[in-house]
Amino acid sequence: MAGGSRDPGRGVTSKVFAILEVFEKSDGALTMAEIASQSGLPVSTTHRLVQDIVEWGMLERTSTGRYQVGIRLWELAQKAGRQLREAARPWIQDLFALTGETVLITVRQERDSLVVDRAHGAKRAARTSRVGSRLPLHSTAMGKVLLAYEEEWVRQSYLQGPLAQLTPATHTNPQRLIEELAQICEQGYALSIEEVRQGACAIAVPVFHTGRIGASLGIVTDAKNAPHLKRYLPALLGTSAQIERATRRIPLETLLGAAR
Amino acid sequence: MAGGSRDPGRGVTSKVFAILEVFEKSDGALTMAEIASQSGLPVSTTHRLVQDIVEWGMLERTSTGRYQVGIRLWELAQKAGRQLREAARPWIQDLFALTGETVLITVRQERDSLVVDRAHGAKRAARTSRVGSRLPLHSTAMGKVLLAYEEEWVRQSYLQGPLAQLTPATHTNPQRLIEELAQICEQGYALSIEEVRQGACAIAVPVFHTGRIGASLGIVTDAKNAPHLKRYLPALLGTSAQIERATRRIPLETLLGAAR
DNA sequence: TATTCGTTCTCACTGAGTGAAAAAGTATGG
DNA sequence: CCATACTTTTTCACTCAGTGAGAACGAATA
Repeated sequence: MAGGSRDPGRGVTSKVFAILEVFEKSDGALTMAEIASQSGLPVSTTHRLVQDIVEWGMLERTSTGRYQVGIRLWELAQKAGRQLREAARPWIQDLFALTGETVLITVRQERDSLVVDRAHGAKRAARTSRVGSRLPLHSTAMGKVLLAYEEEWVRQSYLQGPLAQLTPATHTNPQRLIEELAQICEQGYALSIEEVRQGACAIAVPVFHTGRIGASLGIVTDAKNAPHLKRYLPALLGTSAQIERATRRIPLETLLGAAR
Repeated sequence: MAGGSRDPGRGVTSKVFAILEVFEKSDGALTMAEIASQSGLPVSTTHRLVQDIVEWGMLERTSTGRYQVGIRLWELAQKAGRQLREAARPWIQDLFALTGETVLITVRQERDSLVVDRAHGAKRAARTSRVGSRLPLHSTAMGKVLLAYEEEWVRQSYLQGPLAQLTPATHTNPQRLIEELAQICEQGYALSIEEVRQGACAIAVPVFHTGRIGASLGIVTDAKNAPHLKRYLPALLGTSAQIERATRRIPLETLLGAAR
């Protein structure tokens, strides 16, 4: 018995990251058994690897014996995308102070809009997407902006893929989306009315970098404010211009930490 | 030739994290050769492992062929310490808006004060420690607060260790530090005048959680404002109280993601 | 006390991982 | 243009680090 029949083609590295990936998907702390089943690895292997990872501080053990993402990983990860976050932060804070509404800045990551930073008040917090979370490009105002100004082939291949229907209002018709994206480029902003979550709406504008779309800046608010969304446009455009100015001298490469 | 003489006692996991650790220490993107020499691993091994890591998106390759921390790692890491950051953010923003000075919130991590979040204006930014950076406890106002309210044995063992002299003004005499920490507990705040960096000073107060010291909130400003630092005290104490209230219902465990 | 479920430890086997060295690629300079 | 120096990538024969079924241990629940 024992030995031999290892899962072929999966290196140790692969297994370590498979374990970390489990935490990406689930919130909160996990037990050993959960990590094992979620990652598809044998318990004993999981056990050994988790031990190693904990030793490096990338995972941590809670007093209840569960495991969660370690602060060391967070520390290390601050290096990624630092420049954009640091440059944009003061401006999105100003924008929040000015409007009192939740402000988000996102970038395109594959087929998603990834929230890079957020400014919000003490009350309104929870309803909007968290920093680090993703949503499909076609569903959010920010995502639609990112897609609208992206190069033709990116837009094409995105619309080829599956277009999830998050709410009854999500636009999922490729033909209609093409038209909408064209219109967004014309008018310079995108709207999303209850297309992500019932009761929420948003307006977003592009943030350019070296002539290409770099990020998207948006305001998310209660759906009842939908008719008045456009009044945020001047503030959004002004803030976007400031962020563009602040990031102008930073090479695109190091802005996000992705070659894109 | 070949094979055989592998570095004994170092597992694959260890090597993978040794590579990631290299990025923890150095800023900016690194070449293959740099990663190899910095991590102390053979080039070929480094090459193979880096390939694997990139495949998982934890590292990314720039167009210049260098490597840097990947956005995927950042995404994953957002899970750690989320609760404290999200609860504290609006309040430190308010505090910044009120004072116009750079606001920092830090927690104790081993022998360091780790910056968990920061609020600052567009201009004043660069001079203060970045989010994710560490400084020895005895040097910063926030660190001294974290140490002052910590349990006796932590304080003792910290003072046993080496006390780095960051500037001529850094307090490094253990006896004097014991007195200073006692005084900090009495008066409820700590000061640091050019003890971290020439030209900078700070004032910090504790943030408690379930009766223990949980974090420290501070304001960093130009050294010329040192005589007037105490005027920030009411605002700091008020903000600290708000953060305490906002985090009261969150178990200490999940607040930071560390069992501590 | 028995049962169940999760965690930790054991151990014999072997192919995944190893790293020196060669090959391919890239920058430098004469 | 070729020579020189350096970095990245590939190769490959060897072998020990990693493996995972299973046993042992521990902690709840019935």
